[in-house]
Amino acid sequence: MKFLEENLIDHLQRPEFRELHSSLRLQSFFKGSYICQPGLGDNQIFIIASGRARVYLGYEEKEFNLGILTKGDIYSSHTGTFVQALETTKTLMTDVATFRRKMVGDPEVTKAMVRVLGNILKTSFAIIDGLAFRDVNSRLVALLSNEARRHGAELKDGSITITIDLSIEQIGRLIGSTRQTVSTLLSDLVKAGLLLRPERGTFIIPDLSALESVGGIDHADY
Amino acid sequence: MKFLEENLIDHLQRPEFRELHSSLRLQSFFKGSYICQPGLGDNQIFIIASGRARVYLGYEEKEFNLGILTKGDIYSSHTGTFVQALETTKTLMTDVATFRRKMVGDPEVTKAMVRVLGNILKTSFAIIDGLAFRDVNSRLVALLSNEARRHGAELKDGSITITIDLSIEQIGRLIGSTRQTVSTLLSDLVKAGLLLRPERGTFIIPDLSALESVGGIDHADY
DNA sequence: TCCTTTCCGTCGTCCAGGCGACAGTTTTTT
DNA sequence: AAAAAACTGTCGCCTGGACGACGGAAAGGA
Repeated sequence: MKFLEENLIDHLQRPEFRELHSSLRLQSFFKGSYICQPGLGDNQIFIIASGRARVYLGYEEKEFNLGILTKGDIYSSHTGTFVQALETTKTLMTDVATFRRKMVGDPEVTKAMVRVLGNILKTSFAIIDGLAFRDVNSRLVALLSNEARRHGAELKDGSITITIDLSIEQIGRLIGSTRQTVSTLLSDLVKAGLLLRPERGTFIIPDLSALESVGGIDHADY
Repeated sequence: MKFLEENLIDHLQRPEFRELHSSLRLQSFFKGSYICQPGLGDNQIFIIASGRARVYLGYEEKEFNLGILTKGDIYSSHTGTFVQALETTKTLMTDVATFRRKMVGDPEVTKAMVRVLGNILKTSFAIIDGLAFRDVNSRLVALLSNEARRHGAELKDGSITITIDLSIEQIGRLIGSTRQTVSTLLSDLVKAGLLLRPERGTFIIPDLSALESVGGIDHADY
């Protein structure tokens, strides 16, 4: 779903957008603060100028990550999702009316939207898949496997070290389960020799494909 | 997410698209046949020229409706979803390479994509919500309530009649459950006086809001 | 009209996994 | 370094709901 090479922010920087750019409001968010929350605020469209923000679907006790917005991504606040700044993040905000009037026709803008929506949609499908067809164990394994493939550090012996800076409880939320269950399942994986936990927050996976084969990962993203 | 009034098909009819239009392959599908299935075929982009098609996520035994494509909607076959013609449906097909070369820059095209993706995404969120936070009963009630609000016929006494031309088994699939459970739950609703079933396939809801309050519907779509 | 097929309701069984409880451990605060 | 707070592992209980089985009801053929 990546159609865009040029960055939307750079695109908007060009002289012909001077006037448009001026109708965008620059707004900063500190790490951890919310750019939008469902039900709050009034239907803004925003573009990430710098920083990173996490988009997630959240309810009482669970939350599902949908993706990360980075520079040049465009998103709307009336999607029923939370958007939380992962670091200091600057956005260009505008209201929907202005957006429709001035920006909808711009192919760079719509291309950015398609890219963002496509990514989030893909993640949503994976979440639905996980919830409807996989058990908790397999969702947990999927989470580990993904983390390993994306941010894992491979040692010489082929094992992969990953750092997950989350409590067990937070992991539970991420996969739609609970602290207790996740704790038990992790112990099981350790007992089965598929995982090591030298210290809190770090995991070592001796054999990734062995881990993945438990819980039948095809290898789809999660 | 509706930004587009003009129809994409009309748009492409215009003379300046003569050349582009010629690189699109017209293809017809009979009712019930598949325009695309996950894993099959090779990454086509298509536009619905006429007819209607159902997009759904499906695995072994369950399927989740994501939306209906109608004239002017554009979609891609590599999304991991099923697209099935609900009636005789004509599509304009092209491969991704051509699409990127000739169509990605067209704002009407990207606007159509944003519209379709936005709708499907919204539905996906509702499905995730249902699966993660609601029990089967509440998903069933949500299905009935939606059908009532969308296609229900209201009688003078305020009760609403809906026709669902699906077997109990199919309803079960739609909400990610089973025949037996749905059957039991429907009986329970009847016993509770919230539902009447004069004959197969038709339901009467004497008091929609009473029904909805069982299973805590806010009133979100499903 | 009888026969076959598909559909539907209901009961019993079983299990994944949520949840409370509690003890042990690590981290933070003062 | 002591106390408080937060995190973790484990056990046991309990429930929602999947699934098989089976008999009855509709619908469709021939």
